[in-house]
Parts: sequence; structure tokens; C-alpha cells
Amino acid sequence: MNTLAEENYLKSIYHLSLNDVNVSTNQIAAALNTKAASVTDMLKKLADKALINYAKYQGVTLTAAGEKIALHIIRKHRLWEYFLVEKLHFKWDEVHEMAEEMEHISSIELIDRLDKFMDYPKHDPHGDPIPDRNGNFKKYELKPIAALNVNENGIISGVRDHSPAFLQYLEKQQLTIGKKIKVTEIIDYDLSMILQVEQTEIHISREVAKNLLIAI
Amino acid sequence: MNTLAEENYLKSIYHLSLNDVNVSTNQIAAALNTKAASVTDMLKKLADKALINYAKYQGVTLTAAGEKIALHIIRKHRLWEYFLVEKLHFKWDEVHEMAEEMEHISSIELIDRLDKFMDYPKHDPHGDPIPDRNGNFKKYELKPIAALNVNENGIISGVRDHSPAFLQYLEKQQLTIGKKIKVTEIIDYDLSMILQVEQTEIHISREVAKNLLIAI
DNA sequence: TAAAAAGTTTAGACTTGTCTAAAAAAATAA
DNA sequence: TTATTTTTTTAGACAAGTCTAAACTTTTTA
Ligand SMILES: [Mn+2]
Ligand SMILES: [Mn+2]
Ligand SMILES: [Mn+2]
Ligand SMILES: [Mn+2]
Repeated sequence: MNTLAEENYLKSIYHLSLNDVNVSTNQIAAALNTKAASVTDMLKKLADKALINYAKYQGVTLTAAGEKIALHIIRKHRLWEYFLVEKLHFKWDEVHEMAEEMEHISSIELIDRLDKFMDYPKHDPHGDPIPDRNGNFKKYELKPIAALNVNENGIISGVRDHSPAFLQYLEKQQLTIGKKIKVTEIIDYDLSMILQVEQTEIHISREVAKNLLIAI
Repeated sequence: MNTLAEENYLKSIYHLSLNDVNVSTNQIAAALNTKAASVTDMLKKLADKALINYAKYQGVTLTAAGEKIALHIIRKHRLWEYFLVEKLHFKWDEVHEMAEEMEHISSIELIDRLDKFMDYPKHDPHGDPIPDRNGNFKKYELKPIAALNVNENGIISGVRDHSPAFLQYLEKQQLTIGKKIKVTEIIDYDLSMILQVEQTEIHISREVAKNLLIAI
């Protein structure tokens, strides 16, 4: 069907498209840890296969066919992450690299049965939505805690930074998905925030507040 | 670590080694559906990595390091097959191709946890033994039903032919792993056999009798 | 034990995906 | 609106894995 490299390019373009309509060669190169020249080569192949819209120097967008493939890879990635955490008891900061490999297992029947086995989860361990077999998922907006004012509250529902270091920090602070938080104070000097989480108060930096998302 | 191609070569050499001490270039080519020239190229690479013992025109054997890798791939293959059948309810004739992909997922921790999740199964859905994390498994001998005489009996414990066609045939005849069988008659003319399996009598050809294995 | 057949290796080519260095285009600044 | 900087593409090369055709070894047969 598609090669592993092609799948990774499509997935990266999809993710980058969430922030910018047109995705640039350099953005893709940075995301995939490769060189711009290599990206240009691959963009030509993907355009030949009608998976992206590509005009020299203009950046790219996914075609409907390309987006469908990207969403299927993302579905697999997130279902496997859910499996690793819920069934094999890995921690949420440990599963991404494994899922990067597992997302390329090709069988559609396998992933549909895995979905059923886990009772059709709607979100992966990091709060990201899991597309269904047709690529559909509810696009509900999240906003960073940094956007809250004093006395406003919300439920932790996602992260903007998926790095193990950040996830481990959150875990240690008990700032995990589903927790209800309320902003009790914003420090003028550095815009750091003091949160009420269950019985305790937690002080987080502006940096953390920008990368921790709540449902609106 | 090792490439997908290297892993597949090592696994094939391991399986072929069970029948012949020295494995030939053509045997490997046939098993991997490739050409002898390609095999020779890869044998050089594997010999450079000290994973096989190779002397031109003499065939190959695995080194201890090569065998260790082969057994680890086989462990992964069989554990995933067990998972697919026991947890996702695939049939035993449906899982091999999926496991061919899944056996290359690299994480050792993942496979050890999968093993634990399934409570350390000793055999895959086809009766083949699952090596433990150190590559050890009990090597108990099986023999084909064809080797039995009238009135002798045994328990179906494995297959020599893993093709979906054969597995589907066995399933339909209720000749599945664990069933107790007894030979009630051997037809002189074609050496076909009549088996007593639970309440019913089943007539199998010599060909089937040679590919269906029982514990001795 | 020499000739024929079968099996294996070498030579040279091709594909995929990658890279560096240089050229070209686009964006930004003066 | 030129000149400079940044971004992107092209040109040419390389590694992995594969192939066909030809050359070699080894084995079998007569
Ligand atoms: Mn992930
Ligand atoms: Mn995730
Ligand atoms: Mn199998
Ligand atoms: Mn099996």
C-alpha cells in the first residue's frame, strides 16, 4: 500500500496542518528530523500519488485521500497507546515511541478488533481524540490553562507538549487527565499560576500553563 | 539494531536449521520468496555481523548470537499470534500474516508485558512452543499421525503445514489442538486413516496424516 | 573420472530514501 | 526597489535490498 516513510510524511503534514494551512518543506524536515532536500524528493512522490497538493515553493496541503490515510495512521497510533497504558500498564510518558512503530501494522481488521476489545475508547492516554474507522472524531476545542483568569476553572483534558519530561512532571504533580483545576492566583511578576487541584495547591510556571490544556 | 530484512533471514535460517544442519542459499531463497543472488548478498552481511557462520558454497549455520535473535523474533511472532486468537478472537488460520509484521516491533519490555498480560502461554495457536525471554522452551518431540498403527492414540498437538487451507480444513473436521484421537483403521489401498475423535469417526488422507502432529 | 546438471556467487543495474553542496526563488531589509 | 537573507529545489552521490545474466563451484550421472 504505502511505505513506512510515506506514512510518516503524511502524518507529519496532517499534524502541521492543524497550525498552518500550508505546510512548508522546512517544517516537515524539522518534524521528521530529516533534511529539506529529502522532503522535496518525497513531496514529489506524494504529489504523484495524489496524496498531497504540491506546487514548488508553495508548501503543501493534504488531499482527501492523503488526509484519510493520515487519520488512519493516527487512529492506529492512539489505539495502540491506549492499549499499552490500559492493558499493559505502561505509563503515559512511555508509550509514544512504541506506538510510532505499531501504527504501521497494516491490518484494518486488526485495529477494528483492537478498538472493540478496548470498548471503543474516545481518547488516547494524552487526551487526544481517537478517530473512528471512518476517520471521524469530535473536534472539541481545548485551551491552555494560561488563558484562564483567577477563580476560573476547568478539567485537564490534554497536553500541547507530549515530551516524556513534561508528562513525567505532570504525573508527579498529579496534574493528569480528568483532574478538575481552579486558578486561585496569578503571580504578577512571572505570570506563574497557583492552582487548586483537589485538596492541594500547586504552583506552575507560565511555560507549564501554556502546555496544559483544559476543556472549554 | 537489526533491519527487518536481516530479522527475516535469521528467522528463516533458524526454521530451516531444524531440518538440515547446514542451510543452503536456495533453501533460504525459496523460504523468503527471493532470488539466490539476493540471499548471497545478505549472507555476507550477516556473516560480517557474526550472526551466521558462512563459507562460500558451504551453506550456513546460525551463531549463538544469531540464534538468540531468531528465537526472540519467533517469541514475538507466537505471542502476537496468541494475542490475536485469544484476545481479539481471530481464527488460527488468519493470524500468521499479521504476526509477520508484528514480530518486528522492537520493544522487549512490550513483549514481556504482553507475555504477562496473557499469563505466560506456553504454545501458540498452532501448537508451536513460545520461547521465554531468554529464548528457552521445552523441546518435546511430536510425531505425525501417519506414524501411528491401528488402535494407537494421541493428542493433537501441532501441525507441520501452517497454510490457511490446511488449518481451515482441520477446523472444519474438528481436528484442533488438544483433541484426543485414536486410529481405528488404516486403509491398505491409499494408507488413508480412520480416526475416532470424541463421538465421531473421521476419515483423513495420508497427506493430512503426515501433517497433523501428536504428542508422544 | 570426465561431462552434464544443479547450485552458488559475481557483476552490474535499479529503486527507495537519504545526504551535501550548489543553484534558484521568495521573503525581508535597507 | 535593489540588496541581502532565508527557504526551497536541483544535481549528484550513497547505502540497503533486490533483480537478471553470466561465471564459477560442487554434485551427480554416465
Ligand atoms: Mn504518541
Ligand atoms: Mn498520544
Ligand atoms: Mn505464524
Ligand atoms: Mn504459529
